[in-house]
Amino acid sequence: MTDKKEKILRAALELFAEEGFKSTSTNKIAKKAGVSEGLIFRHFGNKDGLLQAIIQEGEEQAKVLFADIVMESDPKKLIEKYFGLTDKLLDNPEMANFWKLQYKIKWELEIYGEHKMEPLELALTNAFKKLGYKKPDLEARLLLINMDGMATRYYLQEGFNVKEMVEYFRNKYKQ
Amino acid sequence: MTDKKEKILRAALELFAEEGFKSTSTNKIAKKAGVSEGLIFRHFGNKDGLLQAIIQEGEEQAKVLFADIVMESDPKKLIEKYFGLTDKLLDNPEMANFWKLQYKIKWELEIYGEHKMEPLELALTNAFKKLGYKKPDLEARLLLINMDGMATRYYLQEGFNVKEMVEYFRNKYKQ
Amino acid sequence: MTDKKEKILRAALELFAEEGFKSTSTNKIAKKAGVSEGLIFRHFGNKDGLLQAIIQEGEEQAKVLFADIVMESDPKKLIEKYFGLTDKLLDNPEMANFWKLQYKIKWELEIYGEHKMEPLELALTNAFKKLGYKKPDLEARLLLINMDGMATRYYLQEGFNVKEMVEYFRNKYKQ
Amino acid sequence: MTDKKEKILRAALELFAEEGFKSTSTNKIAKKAGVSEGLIFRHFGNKDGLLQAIIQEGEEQAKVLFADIVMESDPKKLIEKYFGLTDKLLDNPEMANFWKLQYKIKWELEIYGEHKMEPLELALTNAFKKLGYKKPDLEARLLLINMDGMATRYYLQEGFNVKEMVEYFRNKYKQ
DNA sequence: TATGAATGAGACTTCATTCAT
DNA sequence: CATGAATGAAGTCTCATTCAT
Repeated sequence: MTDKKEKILRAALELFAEEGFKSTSTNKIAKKAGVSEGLIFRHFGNKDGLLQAIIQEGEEQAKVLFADIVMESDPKKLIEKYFGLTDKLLDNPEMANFWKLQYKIKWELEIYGEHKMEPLELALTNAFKKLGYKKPDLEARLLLINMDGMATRYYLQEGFNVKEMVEYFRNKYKQ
Repeated sequence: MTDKKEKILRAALELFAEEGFKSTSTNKIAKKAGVSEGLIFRHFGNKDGLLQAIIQEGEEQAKVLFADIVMESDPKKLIEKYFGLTDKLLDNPEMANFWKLQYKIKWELEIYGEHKMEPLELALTNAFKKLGYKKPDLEARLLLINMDGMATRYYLQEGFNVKEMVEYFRNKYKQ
Repeated sequence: MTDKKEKILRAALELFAEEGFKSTSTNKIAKKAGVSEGLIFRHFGNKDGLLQAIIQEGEEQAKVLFADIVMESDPKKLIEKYFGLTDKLLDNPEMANFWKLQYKIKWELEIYGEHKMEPLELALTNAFKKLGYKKPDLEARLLLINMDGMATRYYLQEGFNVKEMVEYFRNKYKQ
Repeated sequence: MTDKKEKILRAALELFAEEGFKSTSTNKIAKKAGVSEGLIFRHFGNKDGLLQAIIQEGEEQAKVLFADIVMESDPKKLIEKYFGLTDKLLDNPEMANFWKLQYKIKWELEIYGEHKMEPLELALTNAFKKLGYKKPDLEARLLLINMDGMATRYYLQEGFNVKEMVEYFRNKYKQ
């Protein structure tokens, strides 16, 4: 990957996450990346191609991130690790941007992309089963749904205290 | 309110909720409403004005809806009523559209609009306090966050079974 | 002439003189006049008709103004009266507006309307002839041309001291 | 400057001078220039930017034109050169258009732009001082005011004989 | 006489995309 | 690989004018 291609990807990620896909013009991206507008099309074909490239890159990072959780065999520890995700996401700004983008395009383009979360959901289901929950699948899904809610607040509600909220929620699973 | 003004509002609500604010052209709205494009601007000044008008209308409906919950003095019943919201929202398609729009523009325009939910949050906090929760404010917020998560799934994940999920979550507060 | 028709004329004169003919919308005129937009068209047919009506009204006032000068038989006094015009124009704001409009539309619509000034030019020519000027017609025209120049400055150059300038010019014809 | 950018400037100058700024649509300019409408905005940002570009170009030409007059140290010759301006302006059609535009926008947008004439006014003032005029500043201004008047006639009154008029006026300063 | 809702043509502008260099 | 001039379709918005009431 050339230097300029990288710069385009980074600029586009930031702008899409900040202002949305439709609202970000290729011109703006080019300017932010310090690159000619035509180059975007040379590298990615069209604006959609650029978006796809960003998503793909992010997914690979996500896989790595999830792998550690999914591989955990101890149910208590697995759930702990799941809650640990939040910290990891918040500490890495590039990651934070990527997840914001995920949600933005979820709503803008109406693609939920559940397959990405499937392994995580299965792992959690299994953990809850081991812990004797009656409806482990629903419990697992509840956790993920909650994460969507937290994300909504974190990204959109100014002054929202995520850490406190996550802590409170996490404690419910600690006994 | 004239007949055509109403038609514009309805058409715009549907289109904004379906395709987003930016992606919906005034031309499309006019065609769907069976009206000249200029009329939109005569009545609402500009596209933003149209959005504001839709939001305002919806908020008035929301107030009525929330009033019944907020006024409830019995904590158990209040929480029950809160969960009952879901059914009400899902049964009225106009309402469902309005809430979808709320979330869409939350993400598209990055306005959270927390003030709308404040009375509900306070009422829930008070209910949990009466029931002896140690951190009633966090518990209340958790419920609302959950609603954001449910909404995300309901509107975006095809085939998501809301009723089952809500039922499962609601049961946690029934004992 | 009805009250509302008058109001339209006055509002339009002011706006046309301030912002130009094309740049003034009938909507703005209606608002300033406190009248429905449709009424403008009922009374004047179309926007051009409104302009014509304003011009006609002003011309009648101009005729009265010029008559006193043109009828003067003493050449020195006639020239004095000509320079006295300036004071009269400056003291009456409605008149000032009308003349500003005259110049504005001269440039906007490229109609000079020389016929309006013809009697004045002839009278001045005759006066200069009596005074023994070799080219009285050119001298007369020079005076009028100068008036155009003064008007340009008076209406467009902020802080321009007309009275001083007119005084200086007038003195050239006093010996 | 690309070929097409030039063509836009030339077409716009002609149209603005002929029909005024507001009355000339960008569509018309594009067609006259044989160019897509969008290109205007790529090069000049917006319609105002286009106007500014035209004005700036013209001012640079004006500076050159004025320099020769302003640098003259002999007062008689300086005044002669000032009157010689007229011929120069009339002979170059591009220049004539530019000055017409100047007057048009003076009236349409109400910007006098006196700074442009200041050096000329100062030079004339100085010349008249040398020649022993009692109020050289007013005399200088009178000359410029006259020029505004001449321009008004030249551009707007069909059949107006400028050369004759200028000749007559100029002779007043020859003895 | 008077209103104001409604229209349709056309204004300015944005933008993804193409292409010669 | 890289640029940036150029395009054309589509977008938001303005405005003179019409018409039912």
